[in-house]
Amino acid sequence: MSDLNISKTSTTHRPVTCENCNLDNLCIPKGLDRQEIGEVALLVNRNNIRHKGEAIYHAGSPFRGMIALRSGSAKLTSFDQDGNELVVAFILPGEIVGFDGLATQIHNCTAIALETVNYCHLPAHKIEQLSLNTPSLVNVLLQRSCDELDSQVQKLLMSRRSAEKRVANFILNISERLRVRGYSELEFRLSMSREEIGNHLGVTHETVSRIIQLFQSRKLIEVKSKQLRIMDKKELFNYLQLAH
Amino acid sequence: MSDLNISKTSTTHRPVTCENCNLDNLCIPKGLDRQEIGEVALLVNRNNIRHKGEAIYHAGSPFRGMIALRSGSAKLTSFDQDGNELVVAFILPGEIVGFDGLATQIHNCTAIALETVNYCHLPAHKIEQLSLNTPSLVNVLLQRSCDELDSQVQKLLMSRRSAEKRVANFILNISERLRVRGYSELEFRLSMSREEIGNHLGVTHETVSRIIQLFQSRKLIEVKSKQLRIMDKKELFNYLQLAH
DNA sequence: ACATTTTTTTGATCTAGCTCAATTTTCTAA
DNA sequence: TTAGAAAATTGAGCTAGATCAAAAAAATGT
Repeated sequence: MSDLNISKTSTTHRPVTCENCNLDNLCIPKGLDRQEIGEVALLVNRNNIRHKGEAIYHAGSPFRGMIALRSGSAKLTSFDQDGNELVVAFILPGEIVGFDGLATQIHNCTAIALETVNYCHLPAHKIEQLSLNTPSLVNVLLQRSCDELDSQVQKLLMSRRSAEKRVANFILNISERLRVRGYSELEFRLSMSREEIGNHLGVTHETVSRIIQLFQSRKLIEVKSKQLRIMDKKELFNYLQLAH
Repeated sequence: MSDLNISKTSTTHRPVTCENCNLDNLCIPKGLDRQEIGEVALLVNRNNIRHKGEAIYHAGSPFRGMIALRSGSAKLTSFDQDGNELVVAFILPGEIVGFDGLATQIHNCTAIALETVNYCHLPAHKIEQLSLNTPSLVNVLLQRSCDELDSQVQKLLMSRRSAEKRVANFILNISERLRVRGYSELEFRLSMSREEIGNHLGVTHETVSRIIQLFQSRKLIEVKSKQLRIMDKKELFNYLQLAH
């Protein structure tokens, strides 16, 4: 497990495929057996790049397939009828997007790179093909999509709580997701803007900024621009339990 | 199509199975071929009853399987760490619940009857069994679960708008879902309390009540206790487009 | 390195919707 | 049918977070 971080920062000479990818335990192949992973591996396009602000797919366009971020992060957005953006989710390295096109075969959301991202792509037409000789793939996708549904419920619960709690939870949520994927859980870069955080949480960017300053003044976190360090995780966590 | 309503109100002598169920085009079998429906039909438990306030399944308990309401409606709720209830969704006749247990095999939510309900039940252990000889079932479930995900995004978008718009949208949403299932879209019973509506929409029951009165005073709807009639659907719909 | 733009911070006010409180209406069970 | 309980309505403040505004800091391109 200790080579996880190494392989994450250094480039190996052998091309990375699903079989030797350090994401294998988190990515689509999770739950598939050796042979099945091989079949998926054959159909995945690797090493796709998008730069900051570029779209990986657009709402309204035909389902592109499933996307796994290998590095960099992205935002998943939707637009209401007046064109107001809604940040539905942030996608961190190692995470998967694309479910928003799976049901209707038309993307419901737009995925935009928040910084340069490198991603793997399992194209839509190959998913059908795969599901014939690798039926458990569909099971895996179903699993993932229900996972997403569960986390939506958590978001809904959180959306009823105070702005302070939403921000505290947001920081802890990013931290946890990075930890699971082998990154530092206490120090990381918030690659999204205050505006995007606020939009996602349902508060204004001014409120996000004020709360971040408040947490800093209480020595819960330390922030230098987009770089964030959690100083008192326990206390930050306690925040969520308190009344109000 | 005209016999749809008849079969909905009268009881047929032949027992209703998936093959002759009037929900077949909305329920789990949708997307399956004749033979596959037959296989599902063999495994479904029909005619389960729950009375008002009784749970169909509980959060924390093992995945029961998928549930299709044949009559009556239910609420899907979750609880935060302080035991506060969150109404995640309302389930109308003809709709399906259970996805909240599919990923982890433990229910994430509690489903409670809002009035006497009659439901079909595809038990969890039979889903696995089915997915072996009826692989497209998993595809269908995946489809449904992604549909749910899409509608979650719509809910999130709505949750950013004013309380008035949320209530207007709620009424139109229930209306549309009833219409799709062959019920009257303009006159129906809101079987949930104002408290439950408010909880679901993220406003207090007082606010729900005030807004319902407002809509009534503007001749958009007519309300007698739980019975609701939409008088000016077009105008109610316009409400959603307006600024604010 | 510097000029321009974008993002973030901070302050001062305002308001939608909450809370608290008091009736009134509807539901429920004997 | 009726008493008691639960739900809904209506009114009157109150407050968390929005909005507006202006300065400071950071990012970006040349």
